[in-house]
Amino acid sequence: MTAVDNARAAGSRAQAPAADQPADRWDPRSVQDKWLARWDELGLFRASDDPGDARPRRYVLDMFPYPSGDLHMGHAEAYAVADAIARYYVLRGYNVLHPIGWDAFGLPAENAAIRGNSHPADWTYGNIETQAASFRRYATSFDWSRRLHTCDPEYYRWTQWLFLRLYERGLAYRGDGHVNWCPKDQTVLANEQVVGGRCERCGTEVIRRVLTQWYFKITDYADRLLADMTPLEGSWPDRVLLMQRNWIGRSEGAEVEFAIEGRQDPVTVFTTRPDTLYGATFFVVAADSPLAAELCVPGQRAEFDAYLERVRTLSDIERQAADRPKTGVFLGRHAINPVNGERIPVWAADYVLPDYGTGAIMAVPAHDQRDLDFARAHGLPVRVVVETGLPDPRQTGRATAGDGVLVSSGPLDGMSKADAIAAIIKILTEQGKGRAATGYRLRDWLVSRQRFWGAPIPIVYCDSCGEVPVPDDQLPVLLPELRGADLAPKGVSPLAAAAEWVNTQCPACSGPARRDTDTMDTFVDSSWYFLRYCSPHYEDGPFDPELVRRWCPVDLYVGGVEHAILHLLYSRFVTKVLHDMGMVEFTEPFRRLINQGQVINRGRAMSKSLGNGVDLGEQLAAHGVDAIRLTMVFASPPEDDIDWADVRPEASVKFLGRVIRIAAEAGAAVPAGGAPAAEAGDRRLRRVTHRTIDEVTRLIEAARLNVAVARLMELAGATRRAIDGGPGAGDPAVFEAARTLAVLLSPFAPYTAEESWELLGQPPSVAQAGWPAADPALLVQEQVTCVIQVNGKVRDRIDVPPGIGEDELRELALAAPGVARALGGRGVGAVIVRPPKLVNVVPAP
RNA sequence: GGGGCCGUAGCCCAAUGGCAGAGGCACAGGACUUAGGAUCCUGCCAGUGUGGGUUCGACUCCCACCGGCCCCA
Repeated sequence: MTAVDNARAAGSRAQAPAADQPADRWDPRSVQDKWLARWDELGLFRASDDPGDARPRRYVLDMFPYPSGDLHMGHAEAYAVADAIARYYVLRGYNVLHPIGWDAFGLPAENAAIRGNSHPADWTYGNIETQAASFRRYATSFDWSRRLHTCDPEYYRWTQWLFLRLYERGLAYRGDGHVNWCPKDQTVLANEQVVGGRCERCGTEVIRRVLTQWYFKITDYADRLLADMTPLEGSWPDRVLLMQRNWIGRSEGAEVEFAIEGRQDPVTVFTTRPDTLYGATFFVVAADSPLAAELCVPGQRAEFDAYLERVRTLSDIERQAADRPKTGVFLGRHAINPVNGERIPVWAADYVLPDYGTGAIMAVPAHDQRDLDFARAHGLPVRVVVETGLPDPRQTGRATAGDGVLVSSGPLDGMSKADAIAAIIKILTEQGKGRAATGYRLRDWLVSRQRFWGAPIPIVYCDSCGEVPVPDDQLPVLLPELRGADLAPKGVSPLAAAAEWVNTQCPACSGPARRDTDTMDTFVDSSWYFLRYCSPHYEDGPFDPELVRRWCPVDLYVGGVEHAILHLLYSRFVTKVLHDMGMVEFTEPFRRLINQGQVINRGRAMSKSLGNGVDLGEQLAAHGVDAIRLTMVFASPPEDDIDWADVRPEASVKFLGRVIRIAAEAGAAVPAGGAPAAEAGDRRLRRVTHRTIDEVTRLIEAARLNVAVARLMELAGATRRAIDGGPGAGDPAVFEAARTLAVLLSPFAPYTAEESWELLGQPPSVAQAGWPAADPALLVQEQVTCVIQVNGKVRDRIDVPPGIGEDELRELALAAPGVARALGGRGVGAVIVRPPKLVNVVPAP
């Protein structure tokens, strides 16, 4: 039985195609089961850990999925891209590590468990099995033996181990802070998980709360996270690097100490514009900071308390909106400007955030828009200290933030912004009232979550010993058995209610102690999983250092741009920590990054509310795996979105059919003694074949998969013409072309390629066929068409040998009839000669 | 408001500063055929968002504007 479905034979019964009888529509679905079974027998795609394996290694990684139901269209695109590249390297003879696993902790499982009165593991592992089956059918070339799930105790044991290492190094600490609280999920969120003031997961407006939580000190690594991005330029998308840089938000400036009347210690502020210090006309502290409450004089207390009450009801969205009125209250006190001794009023306001910098700022209304808005709202003075040439902010209401000449600034007068910054820092430093400082937007990583389905934080609290880390040999700290309503959000972690679990023995003194009841942010789980794949069953540590040394860093990482900040930043941070611990040699985990685009429909992201969802299962059932994979890579460059309304999987089906028919006809025409040497074949077709090998190779290396597929379509077209109107199906060049087509197509459409391979009489599997090498002799053209321009316009063209010299080409070009015609009697001025493809004749003036 | 990316045919997309078109869709016509929604072939449409600049030559580099998207406010 073969693959070609003959519609004439009623239904989908397959029938052998004959070379003289064109086959009907190919159904790529017809061979899927057959090859799935054979592939299993062949055991392809197992990465070799054998140190004696001399093949070069490649680590190709997809961002692992979250098991929310079955795979969807977005997965289909991402995994089609990475799988094509992984299969390409296998064919090139590399020892390829292409693993799969699941990011399996997280809230949806917990919510499902509450709804279904079950355990989150039931939902999680059920979905994982569904997705695993879909992945297998999708013909992904994973090494299934390395499969991992972050919710397995064997995995989260090492996530906890990682926490303890950070703890030992002072990089995990417990602190009070204004945290982002999602009222719906009843848990805190990392800064990175708050998008536009809303919970990244559920879209609920986030509120602020003060809580004691665990943090990872990622800010210690801010400079290294910035600096180590430079070598990634060109290998990571520019926008991802830009987003990370913006997120870290390094800014140069100064700390300035302001004495406060009636307070012992001065208050330090950070500013990027110390040059404008003479223009500071008031001082603002965050209304909800402890400092504001402290500084408020009794006479203003009532007004302040009322204001604070209002601020606390505001969400971050409302609070940070740029165009809302600037509210605040005078605290009845004054600060002293350190450079001129001026008394300036201290206000509390909500436009200053309590945990940014020191929660206090010097306000320079002339040169900062928000300060100016505030000054105008409350009748505070505005003093211009930088003459920018723009209209006076007092008149226009627009602050002048640019460069200019310093005025009304004592010793700084006449200086430029840059000179003034240097000068004032020197002055402040000498007087001990300030210093150069670097500010970061990046905050420490808040990792505590008041939820159940995560890795428990391996810390216990003992009345006599305090905070005690769980010893390594007692890991993992297993989750207790909770299910259904036990998991419902109640503001504290569900773990807190599991008394038997919470109450434990102090590892230090054996006295009674309590476990930390929070679990870790799931981004901790995913910050190191790529290391675990190198040795997923290793029991003496999170990974076998020798295997990590061999496989890592990841050569190619493929995933959505939605992880441009969170996951990638955390993974980079953890890698650097492990490097500092001497556990890995490298400092960056991912050599090259590709962000595949989204699959959208009719111009919008797919969503239930829009009713524009496209079901992957239905698409696969309708068109087959190969056609969907091919459509995904052919539709656009990998990084662009694909609008499903713009693509036709039927077109892919049609192309796959052309390939199969070519293979069938070429295979049937092979003489009994086997295929003759390609050298004897039609030279024109051979040139096309070898040029295609050369180009497709380069295009896949450059991840330009859509263009690579277009080249394969060209080769199919040329082969078809050679069969029908050229030397015929029996020509050795046709066999060579068909064979090449099968191999080059196999990274994109494995089933069809395998079937073609078989029709050509080749032994399975095409995945073991090896990548063909282009014959350089066939890449050289005998004649090249040279374009002859006059004044940049094409006026003639001549055929020349590719190696033609400049002088010879100039002569030939000037003799071309089209040139004389276009010159119309004018003399020849300059002649630009670019052998062998172009000559441009510029007429004399 | 600041920063960044992108505008090529009816549509999706190609084009080391060198002939604007590789590939696909859609459409039209033809061949084959009892038939065609199969297959094969052929054709069709833009001068590259707009306006400047650099250059012998600009889709490509620079500036401004328009439109769309992303990040940060």
